[in-house]
Amino acid sequence: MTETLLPKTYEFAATEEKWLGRWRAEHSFAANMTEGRPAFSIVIPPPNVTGVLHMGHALNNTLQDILTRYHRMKGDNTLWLPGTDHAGIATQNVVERQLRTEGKNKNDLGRDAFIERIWQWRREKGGAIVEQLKKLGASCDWQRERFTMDEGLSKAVRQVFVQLYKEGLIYKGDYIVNRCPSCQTALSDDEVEFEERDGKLYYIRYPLADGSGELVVATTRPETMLGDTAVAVHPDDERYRAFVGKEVTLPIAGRAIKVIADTAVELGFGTGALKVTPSHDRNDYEMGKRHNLSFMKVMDDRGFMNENAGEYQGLDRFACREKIVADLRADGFLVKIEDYKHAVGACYRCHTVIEPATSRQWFVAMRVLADEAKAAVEDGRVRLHPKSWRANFFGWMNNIRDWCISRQIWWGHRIPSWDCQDCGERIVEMADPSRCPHCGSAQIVQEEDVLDTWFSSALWPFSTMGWPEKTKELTMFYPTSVLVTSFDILFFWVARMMMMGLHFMGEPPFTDVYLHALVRDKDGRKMSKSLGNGIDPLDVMASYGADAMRFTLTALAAQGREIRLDLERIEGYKHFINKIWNAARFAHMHLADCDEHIREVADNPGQLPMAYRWILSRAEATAEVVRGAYDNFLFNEAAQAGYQFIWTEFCDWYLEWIKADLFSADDEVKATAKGVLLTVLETILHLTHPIIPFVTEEIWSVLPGKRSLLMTAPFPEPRPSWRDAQAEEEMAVVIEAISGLRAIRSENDIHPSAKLTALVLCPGEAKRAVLTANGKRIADLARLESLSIAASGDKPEKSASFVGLGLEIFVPLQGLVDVAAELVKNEKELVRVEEKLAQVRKKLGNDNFLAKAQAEVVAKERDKLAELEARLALLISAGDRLQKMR
RNA sequence: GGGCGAAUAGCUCAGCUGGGAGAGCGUCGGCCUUACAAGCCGAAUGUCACAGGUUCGAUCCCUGUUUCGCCCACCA
Repeated sequence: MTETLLPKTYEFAATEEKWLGRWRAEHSFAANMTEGRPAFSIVIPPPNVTGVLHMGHALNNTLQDILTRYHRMKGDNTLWLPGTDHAGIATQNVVERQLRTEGKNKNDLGRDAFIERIWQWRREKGGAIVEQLKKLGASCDWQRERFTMDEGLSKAVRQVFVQLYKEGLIYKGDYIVNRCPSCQTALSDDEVEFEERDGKLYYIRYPLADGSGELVVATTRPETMLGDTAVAVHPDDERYRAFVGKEVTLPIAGRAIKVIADTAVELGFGTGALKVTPSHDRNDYEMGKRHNLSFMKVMDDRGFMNENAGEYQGLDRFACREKIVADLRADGFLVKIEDYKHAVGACYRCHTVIEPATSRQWFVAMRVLADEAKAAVEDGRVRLHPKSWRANFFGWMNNIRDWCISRQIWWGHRIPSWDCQDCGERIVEMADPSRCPHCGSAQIVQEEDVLDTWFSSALWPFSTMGWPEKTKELTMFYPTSVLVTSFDILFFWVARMMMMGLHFMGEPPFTDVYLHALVRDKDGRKMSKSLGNGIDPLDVMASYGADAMRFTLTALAAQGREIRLDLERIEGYKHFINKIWNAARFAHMHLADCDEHIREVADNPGQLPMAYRWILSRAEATAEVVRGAYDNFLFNEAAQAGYQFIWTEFCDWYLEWIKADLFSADDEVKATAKGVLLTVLETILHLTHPIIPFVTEEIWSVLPGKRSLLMTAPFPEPRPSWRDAQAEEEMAVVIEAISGLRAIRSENDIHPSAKLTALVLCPGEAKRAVLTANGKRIADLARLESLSIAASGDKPEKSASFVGLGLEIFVPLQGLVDVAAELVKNEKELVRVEEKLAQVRKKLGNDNFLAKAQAEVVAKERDKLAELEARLALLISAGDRLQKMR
């Protein structure tokens, strides 16, 4: 044994910094492209360039890193391709805010200067999230970092747009979008927040044009009635069946509009009759399309009534509502007004009530693309994990609507379409046109809108690898192996990647999709700024270390379950990291001056003493579990198996067991102990490195021998020769004896340092042989002065006892035995055994069970019966003995 | 309203194709035993939400109920 220079407590901060530096210096994350090796590739879900690392990123990237490191160690050609997303609206907002503090807005700069300003921001501040990912230990090939607005990726975007346009899958059409009248911009659905607000429900009379009756409609927005072009009722509504196809006269406006039947009308709600305003309501818009209604806008983009509103023109929408209601009342059209609380869409920035409005937008036709994506999941070319998402996925694909890809902002891929001002020709080509190919006019104007950010993200798996060029990266790494992402962007992103990949590459972009949960706080709430319940991964890494955080997230990442993160849990795993550290520190004391070849003793495990065979067997069993877990995305299982093996089996039992051997005078004994110690410790490092890269790399580096990096060392192949069922059985017997002795000690308040004498009675020959063979070590670990083992014999009076499976332990204690307490314990145990016995007897007494259950199950029950009966007999005799001692 | 998921120890959660209920944290008792007090040893703790069904046998499969969570659609 030598002194160790390793600190007593694991110093994560310095260690992490050290290895981040080394890994970078040695380009250890760079993808290999060796011929003849299997390929493993992941493209990162590109975080917004404006983003800061949150727990969701930490989880997402920890899981990707585990897979990447595992496959790299397995020797695969491994690529984890990183990058960021230009995040149109978010990024533009950041820079606009910056301008505002300078008293300017984007129009003061103009489009080109504003975009240059965003690039400038990106160069200065856009790398933050990437640096944070690096701190986590993410082993991306950082030299291949991509950005969705890169030249290459922009070229791919252009190519895809042009091709889809030429195939007729991109078109320009009318659509109803959310507009904020105050911000003067269209908003995506995600940017609309629904707020419960107090409103009113107005009941308005619409007389039939032929004077034969009337319909009463209910609305929260009477001002839009000026744009009504129909009234709808449910086709099954008996009350109105006769009205369908007739016309009603729109009050105030005096126009005649049709009564239509549509299932979108809710039977039980309001009056069952619904006014239809296709230009100012999303549902009405759909209905207008279905029934070929006319579209009439009565409001402008700022929320004021327009020329179609007649005498109301120029009024603000809310002022108009009041005036209309007053006029309806005066003319006798108003039936009643009810208070009504309902959800109103509001702008996430200024909280102005959203105004749905029709406008010209660009679309991708989705039907064909969606069918291809659906088929890929149906036939198993793409597997979703957990499988439960399949149903959701199909539902979405079946009900898909065309994708509105135009955005009225400046930051993004500007739509490559030019309109000729003279002849109206639309020009969509790879090269920017200078004049109209149809009429030759130079008066051509490019589309102002840019593409939805998700458009470029949808191309990510192949655009990042150089498409449309035929690169060797595409050949080697496309399709990628697995996509790891949060379920909330399954449709926004994953499905669209599948569509684009299938359409342009002919293959889906990945074979497996692992969908993980959202990270929530310990009460199950989403982490959010407004709740203030967020846990900042950077803070966590600073106080607990990256490995502790990674291990925690991994241990909590059970499939199909939400993740509730509690700092206490992270603290617990920090202790675990320290535990590994100290086990290694102990090993280091004994191994520092060794030759690494000592590990060769493990090549022939059959020759080794029982405990050595046992730990190798357990190590191999653990390796099997861990390997299977990594292969099947069962991350929490890998973490749990590692934890259990390292702490309980390796530290608590094995290290304690070999201490005596390590201090032995016999050099051969010593060498064996050291060799197996090194072997098992190395196995532990290999198995857990993907989850906790820093501490394992550090330990690896101080073990004997010249070492290259752990992160590129080979992951253990299966070693079936290590499995040893007999050693596991034998060790179980020894563990039971030692635990029994310790329990006697603890329950009788015997000081741990007091040396005891013990007797073990064990009638079973095999078991007794095991105990005898390991008697010395049992005495050591249970701190005995002497231990006698016999098949049977006199049971010492005045002794504490323990009844185990097939063995009985006695520790004579002159008058110190707490007889009353022992009796209580004995009685309790007796009851438990009797209950179990009753269960087993009932089972074995059941003919059906004997006839129908598997033979092994029946045999197992029989063994159990024998065991329990023996135990019961021992307990009864122990009870009798205790009675005599009173 | 539609869909999905969850309900297991005080708390946070495992328990993967039905066959003796587990971990971490916390609690209680005892220990500075020369890797680790961020540790060691020992102990206590569960009608596996409820009610039925299938089965020789159900925490596990099926049905229903209750509670909770999420997603989608939002009702004029």
